[in-house]
Amino acid sequence: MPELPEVETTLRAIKKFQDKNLIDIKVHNRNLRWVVNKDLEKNSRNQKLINLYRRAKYIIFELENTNLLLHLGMSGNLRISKIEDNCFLKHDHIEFIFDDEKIIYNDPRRFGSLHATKNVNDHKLIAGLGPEPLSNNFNAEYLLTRCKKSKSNIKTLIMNQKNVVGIGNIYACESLYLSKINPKKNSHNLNLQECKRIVDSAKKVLNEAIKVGGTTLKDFYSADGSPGYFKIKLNVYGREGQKCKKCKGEVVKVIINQRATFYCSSCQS
DNA sequence: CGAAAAACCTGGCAGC
DNA sequence: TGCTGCCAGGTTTTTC
Repeated sequence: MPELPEVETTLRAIKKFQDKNLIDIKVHNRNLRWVVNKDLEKNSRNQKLINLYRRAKYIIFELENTNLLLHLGMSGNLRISKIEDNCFLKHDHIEFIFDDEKIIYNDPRRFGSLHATKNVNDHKLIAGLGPEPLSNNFNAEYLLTRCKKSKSNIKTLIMNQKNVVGIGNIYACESLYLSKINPKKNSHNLNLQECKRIVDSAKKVLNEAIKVGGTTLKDFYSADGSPGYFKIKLNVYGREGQKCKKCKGEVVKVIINQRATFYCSSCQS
């Protein structure tokens, strides 16, 4: 489910928990992407949630004595529920219990993760991450230097979280479509002007997706229960065999880096 | 070292 | 209906 817009949408839906007291955490299944540390609950309970924010695709709970790093993996989602509500669904793995409401983490594939750490920026999952795509640190000059250092194709490069965070398979395809760059193009051959197009396109696509609440592909729902509406705006993802909306060329599907990749065979050069 | 492939896991769906 | 195989939005680990 989640790339940056979906994580951002999820964050906004639970932002109201900031300044509340985290009474307790209940971990029903510790076997996520990594085993949840057995001391995590003990070190996190009965603390005020000082800040709640996002870095890359991580939702970060800043507590008084520690920070929780939550990643939704490929299939994770959060929902808000009343404390007294004991309606549990299959794959409900974690409950974050506050005064009158709780946040429930559900994740069928268990590719998500939960860590506690004193210093967020030093944590191994955070330390090596590239800039936020919507910040000024992600710009044409920066992208060009990354492209010149790499020998991989441009799609793989922008999906690599060391280069820029938050861009997953869908938004990589959509960003490259908007910038008219072929996803297979060797990053080494890109010039500054092309990098600018990619940067501008990525920001535009991500901002628009956030505005409408993320992409509903299978069943993405924000924590407040509303679906994402971005699907109707996808230009190439999942449109194999259909006509390009701009040039009437054909949208084709190829596999790049073991991931399905969609692009217009005519206007993306 | 960097790049490519495999791995983690479950559910849904197409095809037989 | 039921089985099999394939696919899925992420990211680390292993292999070449």
